[in-house]
Amino acid sequence: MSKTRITQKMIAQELGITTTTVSKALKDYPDISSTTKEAVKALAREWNYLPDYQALALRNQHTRTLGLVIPEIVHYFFSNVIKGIIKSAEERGYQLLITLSRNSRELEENQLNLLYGQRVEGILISLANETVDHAHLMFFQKQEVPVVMFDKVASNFNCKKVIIDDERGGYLATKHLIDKGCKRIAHIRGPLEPLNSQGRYNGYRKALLEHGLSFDQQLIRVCKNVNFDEGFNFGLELVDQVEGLDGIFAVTDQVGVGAMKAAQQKGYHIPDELKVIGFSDSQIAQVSQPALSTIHQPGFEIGQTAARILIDEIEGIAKDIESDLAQEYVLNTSIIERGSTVDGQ
Amino acid sequence: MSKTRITQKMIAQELGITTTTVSKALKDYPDISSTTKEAVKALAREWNYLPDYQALALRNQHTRTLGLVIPEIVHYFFSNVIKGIIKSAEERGYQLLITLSRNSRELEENQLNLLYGQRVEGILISLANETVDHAHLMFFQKQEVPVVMFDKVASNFNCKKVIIDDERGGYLATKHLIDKGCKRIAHIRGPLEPLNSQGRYNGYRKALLEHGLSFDQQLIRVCKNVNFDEGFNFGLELVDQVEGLDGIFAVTDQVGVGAMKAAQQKGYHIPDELKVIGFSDSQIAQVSQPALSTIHQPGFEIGQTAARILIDEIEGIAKDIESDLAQEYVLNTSIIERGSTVDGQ
DNA sequence: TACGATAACGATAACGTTATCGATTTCGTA
DNA sequence: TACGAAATCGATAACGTTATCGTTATCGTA
Repeated sequence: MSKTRITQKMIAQELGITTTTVSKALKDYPDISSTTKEAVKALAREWNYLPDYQALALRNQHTRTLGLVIPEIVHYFFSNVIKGIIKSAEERGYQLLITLSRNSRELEENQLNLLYGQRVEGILISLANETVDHAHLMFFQKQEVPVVMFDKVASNFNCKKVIIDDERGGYLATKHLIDKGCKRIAHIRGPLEPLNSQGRYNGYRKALLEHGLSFDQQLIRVCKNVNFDEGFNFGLELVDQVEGLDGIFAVTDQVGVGAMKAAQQKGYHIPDELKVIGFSDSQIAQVSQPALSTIHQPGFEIGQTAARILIDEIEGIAKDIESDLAQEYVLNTSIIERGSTVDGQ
Repeated sequence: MSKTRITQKMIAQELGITTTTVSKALKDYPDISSTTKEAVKALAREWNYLPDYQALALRNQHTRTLGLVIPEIVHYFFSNVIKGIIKSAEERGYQLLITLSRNSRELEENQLNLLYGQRVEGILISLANETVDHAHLMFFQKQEVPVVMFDKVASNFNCKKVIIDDERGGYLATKHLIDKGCKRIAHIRGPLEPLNSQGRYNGYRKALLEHGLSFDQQLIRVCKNVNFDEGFNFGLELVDQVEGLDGIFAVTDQVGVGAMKAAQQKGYHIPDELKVIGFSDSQIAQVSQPALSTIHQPGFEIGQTAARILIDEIEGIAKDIESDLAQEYVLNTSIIERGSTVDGQ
């Protein structure tokens, strides 16, 4: 029928009343007669009237929109995070604008500016690897737009953070290998900067120390891209260069499966001769042969929690807004034992 | 510093001029003196002025925002599609609102209405499995908001569509099995309604016919949820019930790996005794043991293309807008041969 | 000196919506 | 009959921005 958007004005003209009355009728104000209300509502239905949130945002000064900035989307973990965010957002009537930083500090800032222009009421962000300063985020806080960080967070920025206990995860993974009898355990770690890889690395060292195993720098490899190929190459290196190697803890499942495949290619039997454990519980860990033991990283819950506390803050529900103690929400990790470390699984 | 959003009005007040002049100065209108321009720009920079896109949208009647509706996000394919969409959108200066239908027709309609309220200028949609009628989408077309479908498309809805040639993909997969010597090939197909599974199924039948193999209903299984577990269960069924089974073509990689694992558990050697091929080229296919042969489905390109032609249509660049011939954009699939069908890979 | 041309800026309206207040009508009751 | 209360509706302004048109000031030229 109509080719243009239906507005309250059109309904008002058709019925010979004003937009004020239309607005009130649609919102069931008590000072509108039921006759008028029904006429307005009937016509609104017939013409498929839908409110213009853009205009409402301008008028009410809130958009009910959240902005999300993540490094990448093609990633099982981030997909799950997004799903969790959308769930919380939907429940509270918020929408989500998704942008990618591609791990570039510059692009990250651009995306944040765009989101600010869209008047998002809060920011959810997992930092780019490059990002070390946070002027672009400070700006949001000055404007009283709350920021919640998750996964890749900054220790020197004052906002709520949703993370997992990477150190505990790294500890659990390493301890599991030790419990299964490993004596010489390598760690293929992530880049030096991100807190995640630092945490996992620290957990690894802690577990070694606590169980009387000495730390050896030769057992450490540092990833740049953190992918399958790097895991494969470091796997080849390790089995070649390290005598008595009987365990590998990899910073992610991709890297872990890569390393495992390399060892298998070199004739190692997993888990008899070498045990491997990853981190994240991605799909890839379920279907490798043998399936990869790993640390479960609850992406969905992280997203859900992050969005929930962000909306709480937006709506002023947050109670501990001043309390530094409540700034970090640490979600539980757990170990998943599979064939790469346990026989007969 | 400031706790409230900086507007042109504030800059105008500070400088003792009007918002009109501020607006013109920022946009380099010729009728503003360079003195004024510089003063305005300097203050705008100092105060971190950023335009309010919400207000601009109201004023200019366009939001430069696209709406996306997909059934699920935790899916390697859709993640890639989104990445492609974001790339095209970014290049043309558009933003993206992402919503999930969770394969429910009702939720799909709700999300579309929300997007309409946000005044998106175009819709990208992969239909929910449930969706058979399209009244909710007709509405957008009546409002002259262009719709582009991808992946899960409807044959009886007149809009541009970006798809892969599922029938050709199914044909390629099946022919590959035949070429490798398979005589009795089962097909674990998707649900009956979606065009994708229909296409793959038809390709399967076509390949059988063309190569002198008879079609046998006993070799067909129909998935409901299209996941690993279903693949596993149907895999068990098939190796138990079908005599002489030597090939399985699965509608997705998840299902394919499931079936393969079931067969392996029953003692079958892959690919010697049984060859399995999947569809989509997901991550899971790369890391299964053996790696799964599959049909490459270019998610990134699909997203990129869909967003590009949608924006073309929005901006009136589309040339063949009347031509039914140009309504379907069919992207190429290709076969990826791996260890599940070829020895020594 | 006076005229028109040009330069520089401002007033207004409009996008769609709604809170606030003001205006009008209707009705019951004294 | 008249008064006030209640019921019903409308005018206005505002959110931030900018296109359109109008206004004023400045200058060169005849």
